[in-house]
Amino acid sequence: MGSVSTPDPSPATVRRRLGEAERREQILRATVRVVAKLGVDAASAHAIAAEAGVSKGLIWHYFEDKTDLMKQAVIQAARGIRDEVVASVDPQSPAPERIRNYILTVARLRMARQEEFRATDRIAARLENADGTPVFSARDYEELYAGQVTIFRNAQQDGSFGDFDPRVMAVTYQGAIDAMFAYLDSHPDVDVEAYAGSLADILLAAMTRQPARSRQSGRRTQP
Amino acid sequence: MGSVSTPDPSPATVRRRLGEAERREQILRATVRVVAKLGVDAASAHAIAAEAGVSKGLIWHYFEDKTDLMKQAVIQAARGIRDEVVASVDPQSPAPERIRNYILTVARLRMARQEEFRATDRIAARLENADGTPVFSARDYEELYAGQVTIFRNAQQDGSFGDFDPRVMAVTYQGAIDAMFAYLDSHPDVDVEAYAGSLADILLAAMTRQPARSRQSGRRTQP
Amino acid sequence: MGSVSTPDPSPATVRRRLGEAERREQILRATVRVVAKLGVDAASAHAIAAEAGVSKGLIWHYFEDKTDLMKQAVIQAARGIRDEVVASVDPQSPAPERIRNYILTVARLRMARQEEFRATDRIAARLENADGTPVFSARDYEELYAGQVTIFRNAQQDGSFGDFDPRVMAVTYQGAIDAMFAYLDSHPDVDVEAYAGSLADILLAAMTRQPARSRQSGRRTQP
Amino acid sequence: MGSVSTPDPSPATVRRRLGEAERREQILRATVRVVAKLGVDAASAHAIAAEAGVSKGLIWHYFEDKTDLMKQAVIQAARGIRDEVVASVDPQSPAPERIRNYILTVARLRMARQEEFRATDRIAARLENADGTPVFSARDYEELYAGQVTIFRNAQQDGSFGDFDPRVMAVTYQGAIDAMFAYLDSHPDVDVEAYAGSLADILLAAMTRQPARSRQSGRRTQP
DNA sequence: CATGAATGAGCGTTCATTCAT
DNA sequence: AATGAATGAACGCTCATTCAT
Repeated sequence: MGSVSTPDPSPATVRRRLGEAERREQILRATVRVVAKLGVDAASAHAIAAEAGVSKGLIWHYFEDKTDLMKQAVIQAARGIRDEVVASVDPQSPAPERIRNYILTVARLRMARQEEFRATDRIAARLENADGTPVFSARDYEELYAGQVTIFRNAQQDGSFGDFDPRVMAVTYQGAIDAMFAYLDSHPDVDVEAYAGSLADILLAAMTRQPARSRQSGRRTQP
Repeated sequence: MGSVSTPDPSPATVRRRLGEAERREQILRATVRVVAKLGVDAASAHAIAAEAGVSKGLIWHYFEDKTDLMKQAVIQAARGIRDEVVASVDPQSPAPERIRNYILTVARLRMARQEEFRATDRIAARLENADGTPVFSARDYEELYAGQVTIFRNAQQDGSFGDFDPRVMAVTYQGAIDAMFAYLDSHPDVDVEAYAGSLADILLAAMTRQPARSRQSGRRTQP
Repeated sequence: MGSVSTPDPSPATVRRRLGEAERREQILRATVRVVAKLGVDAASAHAIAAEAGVSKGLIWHYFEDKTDLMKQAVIQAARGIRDEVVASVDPQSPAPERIRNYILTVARLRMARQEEFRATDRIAARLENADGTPVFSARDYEELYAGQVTIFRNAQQDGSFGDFDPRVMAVTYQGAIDAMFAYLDSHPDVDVEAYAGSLADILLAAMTRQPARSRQSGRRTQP
Repeated sequence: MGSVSTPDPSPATVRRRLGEAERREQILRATVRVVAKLGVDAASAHAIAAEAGVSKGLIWHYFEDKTDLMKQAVIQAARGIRDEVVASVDPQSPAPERIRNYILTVARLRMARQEEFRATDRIAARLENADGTPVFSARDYEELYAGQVTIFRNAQQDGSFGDFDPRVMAVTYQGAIDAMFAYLDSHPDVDVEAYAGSLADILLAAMTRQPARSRQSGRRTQP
């Protein structure tokens, strides 16, 4: 996946003309590489342009402003991951198996391209609108949540899952995966396969079990 | 929003001479307030000093540099929260009850002082060291994880909890709570009590259940 | 100057191949329009090219640099105005009548194409050479002054005008007209006809009158 | 009036602390000097700070932005001139004498500090608001116009001036002076005293004369 | 001839940090 | 101890101009 950090090998003096798509990708990838190497604070337009082997001004040819550049870097990375994950999980398999598979796949992917994911995570965590509100928030998980909720509901109806609030479960499920990522990031010696397996055990236990005894078992969080 | 609560020491002193501790706290609280209002990007030393009613230069008397200031703001806030939570959860109650209580307490606290927590969360998420690595990471949860692991282990031994990897559970548990916070932040209409209840149901279901069928139920993640 | 005059070679060419003169004019007019709309500061080559419906690079085929483009825009506009004015003032009529007519004509023209004139005025006022000196100055009025001086001299000799320094009068005359333009620009409710009439009254009073009592009536400003 | 262009003679390494007023003036004067030397285009904040012997950042301590800096430079200069002129013209002398005096005074002042005035004139001519409209316009002459109108009206009532539209005369009067300035700027060999005398002759002729024969002698421009 | 991607110098501005007062 | 004027490095961004296509 040649994520080398050497700028374009072709002579620096040559002025190459690329299509819009290639250039955008080139710059976005350089952005992620610089963030991975130096952090978000140090990921100046200068550093990114240098990494991409491109003049600084070109960035504003392809992106509105720096926030746009960063946002696009995150979005592109997220799209890539989603596509890979979707491709490797069989949508026909039963829900429990699918979930176990998903957790494992996603954990392996994270480890395989840790640098890249860490970088985009950090960008996403830092980006801030002009009014100080975060650019990315739990709102951006909505689509994901909705998909999970559907899966859970179906599994509940066919009896393979017990009774639980599907939306809370969706949020918890994603939260557990994000927590795993963060944990793996800062505990490099952990056995990923084992962690993922245990996490699947835990989540599936919660999903398959009949409700223990809840003080408000009837209530549901509104969508 | 009753911010300050220091009594005036000498009735007629124009220029306040505060002790080091008070000054530090005054500045740290101003920091959180500014971040809550303007975001981290716009939380300049100038804005913070103005909010604290203190001269800009004074900040460098009490803090190494801006990263130190921000770091301390997070640490102080976290300490405050921990103390409040510890005080309101009975350490003698049985584990399941304690966990349910904890989740509810923490959720209510978050809602009650959302602005403040959001701000410190954002600071923590954004801070990075000079080399680009994040200042705060999952490593900072270690103490918390360790405490939970002990609780889980004890409960497993006395039979009130089933078999699961206590460390993975601890990470998942914290992750689920953080996910709840993020979800509540961006979904202000959600019923907090209901959410917290459902989350407790889910987590307790996972904790109390005997393992369904795990491919590697014996293995444990190393610390 | 307008050298080429090649007629459209092939009637159905999609990409217009205009002669040099047409292209130049097209770009110059776009320049004035952009300045009228956005001001000189915002009149970038990009904006001008877009307004002209032409690629940015084409500008440098027809103009040395941006200053040249702007200079030409002013010159072209000035030439157009001069031609229109010359055409509408009868050179045979007696001097006083001619002057009154000129003032009125010029005032009406200004109002009729105010946007355009304002724009070229602003360009002219702002252009400066690389060494910081203004591109346009009172020196560029020389031709105009010379013409007026001749008229005044003749009228003085045939007795219809009194004794005054014709060069100072020429400068004053133009200055009065420019002041009228500026005044009309920023006082849109003023009655143009009335203003022009009053101005003609004032200037003709000065021209036709015998000198009151001047401390240095004999002296003349040297050219 | 040592308008030398050497930066502050005191050692450059010394960090001087000045009062707000002094610093502002120091920077404003440096601004005018740089514009006089290099033109408005080249009068970058960098150049101005260097000329003032001050760090670039300090400019934004005292001025909102660059437009503000430039605007203040013009305003300060205009205030200075007005004060000097007001001080040297006797408000008790009869209107004709006062006007002749004023023209002479102002012409001499212009020649004595030509560089400075040229610079501020150029700044005023160039400054543009964000929407492209000029910052300074004939509107800024209003106060001046109003004063002149009063003088003219009084003189008309006591019979020393004839019948003319006082507002048009005020505009024309200022226009004639501005035209003189521009003419003197680009014709350095002209005898200033002679020019000013001739201009006074011309304007006074127009003012003292009974109306020649106007097609619309009754009408007046509305205020 | 015409395009517009690419360049690069330079600008205004911000802001953590220093230090004379 | 406290102030805030002063510094200076760095940044995002613009734009005239070039040149591969």
